[in-house]
Amino acid sequence: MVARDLLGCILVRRDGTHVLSGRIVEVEAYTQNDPASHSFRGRTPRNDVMFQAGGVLYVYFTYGMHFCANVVTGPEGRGEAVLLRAVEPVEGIDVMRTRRNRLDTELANGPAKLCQAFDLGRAQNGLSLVGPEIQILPGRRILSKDILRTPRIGVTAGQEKLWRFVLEEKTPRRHRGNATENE
DNA sequence: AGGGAGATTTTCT
DNA sequence: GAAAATCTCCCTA
Repeated sequence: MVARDLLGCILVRRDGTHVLSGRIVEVEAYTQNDPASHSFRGRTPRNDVMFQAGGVLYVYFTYGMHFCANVVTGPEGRGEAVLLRAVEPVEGIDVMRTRRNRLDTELANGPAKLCQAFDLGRAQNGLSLVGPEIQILPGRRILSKDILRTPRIGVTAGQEKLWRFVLEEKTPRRHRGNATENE
């Protein structure tokens, strides 16, 4: 599964003025035969990008006020993607502070927060992840024992699938959701 | 520190 | 017309 491989990778965002980056620490997988997925009921104008060949960014608008970003992972026509739920800010933290106006632990620890910090919106839907604006680079090697699997957040269907992956290293970082906190 | 409710609009039934 | 891959504020302990 591609979702696990994205954990620990570095999300890089260039907007002409700044370079932002963050280490991916939480993701969720969505496939076409999955009732919780936008692609479950077929291709529509909204989820069209999700059905494109992998390597592009699928950004959708939800709850009337938020954006969420996915990495499209399937071949053309299959409707597979991995939702980027949280990153640990690495570069451009000052810019993220300005955009988020929150504590440092709250800069990008949720899918919509991440989009606000990295300025991902409609304009970035369908962008190539190999292009200059957005890239995903390999990060430091991670251990599979540090990966926690849980049900996905905010979905009503498909709760039995443990398709949320959280990178839980000894680094004391706060995350949303029901991850086990040993502290 | 943790839980509950409101915000707000696109999308599909 | 209802639900939505969520966040923030405000309340209580």
